Parts: sequence; structure tokens; C-alpha cells
Amino acid sequence: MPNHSESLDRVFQALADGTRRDFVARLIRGPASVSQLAQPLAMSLPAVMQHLQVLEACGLVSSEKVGRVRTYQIDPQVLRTAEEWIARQRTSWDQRLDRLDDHLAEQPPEQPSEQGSTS
Amino acid sequence: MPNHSESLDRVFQALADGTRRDFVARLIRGPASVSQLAQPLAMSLPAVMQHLQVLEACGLVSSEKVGRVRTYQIDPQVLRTAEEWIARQRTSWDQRLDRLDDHLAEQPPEQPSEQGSTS
DNA sequence: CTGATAGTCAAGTGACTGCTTAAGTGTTGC
DNA sequence: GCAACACTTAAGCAGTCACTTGACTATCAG
Repeated sequence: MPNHSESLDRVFQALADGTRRDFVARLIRGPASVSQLAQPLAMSLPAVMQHLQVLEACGLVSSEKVGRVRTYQIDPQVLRTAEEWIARQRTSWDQRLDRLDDHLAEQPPEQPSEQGSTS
Repeated sequence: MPNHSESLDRVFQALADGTRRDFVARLIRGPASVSQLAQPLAMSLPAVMQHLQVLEACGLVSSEKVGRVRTYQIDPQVLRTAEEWIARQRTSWDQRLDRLDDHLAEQPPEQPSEQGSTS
């Protein structure tokens, strides 16, 4: 029922940014520190941190600080939640197409209704 | 290849709103007019239109105007694009886990870490 | 034509984003 | 201790977002 999920809001919002998607793609290959993630980017460190905080806030990644180094890693569960929402829509779509097929198979072929004017 | 895709930006951004996800879920079941989509919502008509424009701008839906009624319908292609991005990440994740398993199977059990002394 | 219906355009507003710079805080190496 | 390092906090700023109200344009029904 709750399509209006704040959690989904946050995940999709987090994924709606190329930099953050790059972080996800990078962290999928393995954990990395803040500065490792920042290194290839032409962006200030605070900016990087803010992106990482967005990713952590929605549960896409988690982090742990050891000494002065904070290491981030992926948490694929939330990613699956997002994927499942989309998959569910796609499934409904396919089912609807099937029903339409059935319907057309047992109905005589019919014009979609021409309303009103022949002008 | 291009993770930094503006198109993905727009799709995830579009899905990052519960109202718009509701529209997608509604339109998956079949086409609907602007006012049909607006009817259950406590929101002004212009607000609804703006949401629909976001959905149309990223290709998630298309619309056609007949007489004074504009009818929206889903276009599932872009939805699949978003799903595939996530699926690709999940696949990489699974592959990485497999590699880790293999590695552990042929290595003696060993503490991780202790990297980085050689730079 | 007249009025109701269905949608649209425009402008404004308050909140939120994505970034910046500047000035911290805690760790580690010597 | 002291400096370099890795990160953190705070403030500020331009741009975008999700709405609103009010006025406007087409249809369509009678």
C-alpha cells in the first residue's frame, strides 16, 4: 500500500545524482576511504562528504571510522528495495498486456470509438 | 558506460517523489486523463500538471490531447533503463562476493586489513 | 451565444540542493 | 611538542523544487 514511502523518496533522490551513482558503483567493487572516493573528482572534500552523508542517510552505504580514516562500504539491501519497486511496476505492466491480449483474442476486432464529428 | 548520465539523473529524480510514483503506478494499470489523476489528490491542478510534465520530460509517460482531454499513458522503456542500472550494480556485487568466496576457499583463513604500508 | 468543463500559463514563495571557502577536531609520525 | 594528514563543522550562496493563486484558452452541451 504505502507507495508514498519516504524511504523510497530518499533512495531515488540519492540515486538521482551522477556523483553519488559513481560512488555506489565504486563502492560495489569494494570499500574505500573518503579521500580515495574524492581523489578522482574535481570537487571539494566537504562536497564529497555531503554526498556520502546522503548515501548513508538512506542506507545505501555504511561507514566506520578507524583512526583518522573513515571507510565506506555498500549495503545492497536498500538498492534491492528500489529495484523491487520498479520491478513490481514492470510486472503489473506485463500482466496488463497479457489481459489485453486475452481480451482481444475473444473479442471481435473493434475500432476505438470515433466520437462526434466528421468535419 | 556513462554512469554520469543526465537521463538517469532525470528518471531517478522523477521517481524520488511519492506523488509521481503514484502516477506511475496508476498509469501502469491503464491510461488516464489529467483530472482523473488529480481527483484523489488534495493538490491543485497546476501542481498535478507539473508532476506530469516531469514524468513526461524524462520519458516515463507520454500524453496525447483529444478535444479538451489530455490522456497520459506509461512508457515502460525508461523504467527498464533505471531498473537495469540498479541490476548491473547488484550483479557486480554478487560477482565480487563470488570472487571473495573463491579467494577465501584457497587461502588460509587470514585477518583482513594491513594494507597500505607500501605507497 | 452562454456557461460549464478540462486544461494551461505565469508569477511568486518558502524549502531544499549542491556546491563553495574558512576554520575547526582528532590522529599519526618524528 | 609539532607538523602533516584525514576528515569535520559552519556559514553562505545560486539554483532548483513543489507547491500556490489568479487569469486565461480551448472545447463541448444546450
